[in-house]
Amino acid sequence: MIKHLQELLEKALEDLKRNGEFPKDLSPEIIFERTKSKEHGDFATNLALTLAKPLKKSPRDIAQLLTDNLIESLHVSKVEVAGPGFINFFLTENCRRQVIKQIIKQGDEFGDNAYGKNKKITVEFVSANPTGPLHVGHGRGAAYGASLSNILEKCGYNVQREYYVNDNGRQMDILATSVWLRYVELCGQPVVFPDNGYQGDYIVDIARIVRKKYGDKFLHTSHEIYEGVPADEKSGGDKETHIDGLISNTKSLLGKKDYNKVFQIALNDILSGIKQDLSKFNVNYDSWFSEKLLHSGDTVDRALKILKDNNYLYEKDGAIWFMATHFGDDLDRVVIRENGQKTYFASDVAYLLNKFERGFEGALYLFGADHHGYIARMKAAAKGLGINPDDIEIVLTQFANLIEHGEKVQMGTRSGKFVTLSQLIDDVGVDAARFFYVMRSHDQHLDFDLDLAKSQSNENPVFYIQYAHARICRVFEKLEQEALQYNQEIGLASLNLLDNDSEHDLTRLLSSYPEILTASARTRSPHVLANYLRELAQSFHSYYNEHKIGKLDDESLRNARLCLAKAVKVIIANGLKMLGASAPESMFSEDKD
RNA sequence: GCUCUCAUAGUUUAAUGGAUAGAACAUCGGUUUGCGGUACCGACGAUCCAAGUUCGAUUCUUGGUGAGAGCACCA
Repeated sequence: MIKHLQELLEKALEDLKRNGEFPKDLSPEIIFERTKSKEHGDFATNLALTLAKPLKKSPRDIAQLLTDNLIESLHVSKVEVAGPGFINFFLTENCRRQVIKQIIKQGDEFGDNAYGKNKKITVEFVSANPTGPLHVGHGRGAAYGASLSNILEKCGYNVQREYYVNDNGRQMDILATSVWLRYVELCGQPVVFPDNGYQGDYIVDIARIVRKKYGDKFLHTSHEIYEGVPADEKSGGDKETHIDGLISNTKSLLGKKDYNKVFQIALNDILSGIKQDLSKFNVNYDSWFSEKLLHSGDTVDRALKILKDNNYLYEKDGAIWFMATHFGDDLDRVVIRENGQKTYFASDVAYLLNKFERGFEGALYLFGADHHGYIARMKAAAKGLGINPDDIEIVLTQFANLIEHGEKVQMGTRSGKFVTLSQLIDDVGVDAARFFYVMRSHDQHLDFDLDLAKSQSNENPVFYIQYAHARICRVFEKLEQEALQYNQEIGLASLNLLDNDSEHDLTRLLSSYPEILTASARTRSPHVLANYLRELAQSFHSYYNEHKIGKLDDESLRNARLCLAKAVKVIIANGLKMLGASAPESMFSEDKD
């Protein structure tokens, strides 16, 4: 439709150029936007405002000239100049109502568009270290990433959802060592648990699994365990060197083979827990990418070689550095440490290379706000590798606070008091959790109100939207009791009867759905969709209250209204699905406690 | 100290550089016995401060103020 309007204006411009009103070399970009208020018609363009300066004429005069030279269109009922010089286009009612037919015909395919041009992209999100269960802090990234991926897919991107499993670094050694120490404890040998070890109870659970499988096979004396280990923080030493000493002893005491057994049990247990939690949260991945693969293959070496061949590496203090400052980063970054170990950043560079080697045309990274330092670093890495930095995009999500009884829920891994994602889902349900996490802009701090999420009232936006859906289902159900029928043919043929304000409003909202999707995709903002659904639900509730829909004797009007309701239902269901929430047929559920 | 993100009604917040800054909650006042009142309608009420760019700024630039975060041969 926008295209059609552009053509109309294009023609008017040509005519004005031909009769000398406008200079011949004028070829402005014609931008149409959907109007915010219906008094301004359906679409508006600011063309006259942008032409004011080059033409040295008042915007209103230009707008008037343009409208006077417009040719008639079947779809346009009225064109007017308004405000400072906007040209507002009013579509014919007939044209507006076509969307209802379209929605009913296309169902969940309505809104599909080619905005993304089938670009093959990888969306990486959550990627929490497999050293413990996911907590509510990861929830926002998970909900955001999953919803955004769905929207991008809808908008014509070829999306792969990926989770990067950091199964290679020192943190994993700390995990394995923590598990082993708990295991030693379980065998009856007392240990002083390190300050920097993983404190959670889940570590003991994993140790139990190890013991069940291997008995006391891995047991060693405390003399052996602590031999040559520097003092821990609580004994006045340094917790880092202390745990490094413990790791090193653990490795040599168990030997590579047995150490790996403990390591694998810990990794598998935690990773499968993470997978379970995410799947329970309706968050599904196409790929779980292991960091180890980068090392066991030659990707890390090749990535470093590329940097080296491009002369972006140098040696200092026995370490190998990447000249990140050359590409705008604050600091140069170490890729190989003095002790010969490759840094985590080296893996990141390799992973980036790997993504593009796998044929992705774009890499989208979704990070928490605490990772903002990564942006410059990753862009620098891309430049160093010869990858266009514009092909990688890093989006940050701000933190979420949990609010309970009006108070912020205090959390911290140290205090040991943190709410897991799984607990949250059990507490408020998947639908509310998914929706609440994305209903605010991702670059805005989010207050997650637990009480509101649990409440079953109109104050709860998820509930409110779902209720609109259930209400429509109920209307259709109720028809049978009234011995009335829904006849879609008659309804679609009678759409011209939808002529009151509420019906116009609803129709208008429905037709903006595809643009909501592309706007959502373009700005990486699922909350735009969330807000839209609320608005649509509100508009429907209002309509429902004012007008009868199903219980009508007039067959034509009844079916026309039912078609409208059905279209609303389709959109709500589609939208909720994309945000990872369900669209229930009824709000009364027997199995609810 | 340096860097990044954010700042809008009492509260939580929305707004591709555009028209009268849009909602929800709270507060106050209403709803013809109804296809589910788990709903609807109305009122009150806001762009942190100061310059600049622009025909036009909540939006862009600069400087303040305030909040959060990041600044390792850690992951």
